[in-house]
Amino acid sequence: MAARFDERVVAVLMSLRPGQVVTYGEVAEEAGFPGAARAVGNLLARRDGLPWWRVVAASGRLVSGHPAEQARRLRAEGVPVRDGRIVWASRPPRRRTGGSRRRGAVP
DNA sequence: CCCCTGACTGTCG
DNA sequence: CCGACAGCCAGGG
Repeated sequence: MAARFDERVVAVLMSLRPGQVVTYGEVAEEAGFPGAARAVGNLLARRDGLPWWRVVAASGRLVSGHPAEQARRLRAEGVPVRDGRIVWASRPPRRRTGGSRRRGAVP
């Protein structure tokens, strides 16, 4: 599924339009690999020629690589950015992923 | 098959 | 808000 994964992810990224921002988890889920947000980030880091600036963290935080560059590009596309965070035009940051950690219980 | 890494995510303190 | 812990996933050695 090696090629499958990156192919799917690339397809999802290509389907994005200017000004559209998604999270790693969304891309992974859309690609058919829920929970693979990490792998998505890794792919974006290794592959180039992809709209990496349209992908942000679930918390709205920009990438750790070049936040200034990403913010600049997003602003150029009409996406408001506030202090290193993206202002969701209309998107509930409600995503369930990763956080499968059990709460205050202890065995 | 085992172990480690990473542009992730959510909860607890 | 921030740091530590804990899961999950794909890839590479």
